[in-house]
Amino acid sequence: MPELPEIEHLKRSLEPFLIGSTVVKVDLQRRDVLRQYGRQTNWRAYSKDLLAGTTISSLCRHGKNLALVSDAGPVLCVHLGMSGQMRFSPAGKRLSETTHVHCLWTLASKQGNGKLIFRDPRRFGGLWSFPSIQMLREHRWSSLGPDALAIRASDLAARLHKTQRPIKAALLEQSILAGVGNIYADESLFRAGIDPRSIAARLSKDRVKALTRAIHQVLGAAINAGGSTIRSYLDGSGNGGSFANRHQVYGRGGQVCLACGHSLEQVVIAQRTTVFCNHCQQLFL
DNA sequence: CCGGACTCCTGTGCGC
DNA sequence: TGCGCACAGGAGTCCG
Repeated sequence: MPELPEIEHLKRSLEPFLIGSTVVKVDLQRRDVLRQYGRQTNWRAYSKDLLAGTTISSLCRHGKNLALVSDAGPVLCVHLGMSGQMRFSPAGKRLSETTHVHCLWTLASKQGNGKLIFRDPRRFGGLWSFPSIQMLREHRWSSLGPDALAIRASDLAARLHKTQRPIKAALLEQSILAGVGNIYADESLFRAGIDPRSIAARLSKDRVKALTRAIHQVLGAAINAGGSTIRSYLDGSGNGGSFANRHQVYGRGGQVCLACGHSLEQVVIAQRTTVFCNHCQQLFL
């Protein structure tokens, strides 16, 4: 499932095709994937909200959110949820995926024309339109914590200090920290040597420092590897990532710990499967 | 206000 | 080999 590294890699893989491209045509196949800011239902205006007639000037990411910013002002915020994909395909080349395509953009640029699709079989994702990047930041991204790649240990410590929930649940909470999901929460906690059941507020400053470092390292390595291809994640050109090969704990419940050889534990925290090593990860209550 | 539980949805993979 | 069911989970919402 796409988390911060997958979105960052997607952003980088789409930028060469999208930046400077003009949106010639928009085809919204499923209306309910689009949420229009400040409107209940104005389907006549949806093509403008989907950037029709504008030129894409930049791509912007915060946590797992990706924004397409147009030169005319309007922005479109994409969230992939569990199974979402954004895929660009140059003109003449057929798109391999045709099912569950909810929105299709026809793009034109000096480099050549092409089509961009948003597909999302499970439909946990969606598209959010805003009149400007400022409005997106004020009305949607304001409820998110700092981006996980940029957060400082002192800031994370202050935020974790306020909750009595297990650290695993706190890391999944986007209002505390934006971008970490189930895979990288487990991987970061393993690398930091912290039991996921530990109470967030009980972690010392030094432990949070180690955790912050682990988060930055894990996310950075995953970005460089092109993300983790779990189930359906593919980048903007349809390529998978290789970081799944380097998962130490995620998806390895019952198998041996790669560090100590003990059997990895699997529990459920905040309704999410959680894998950890009882021997390598210390519990703080 | 906080934390826990439920809900949405469909492809995948396992057991019989 | 094929069928059917449990499971996967991001995040909004609701409830105690």
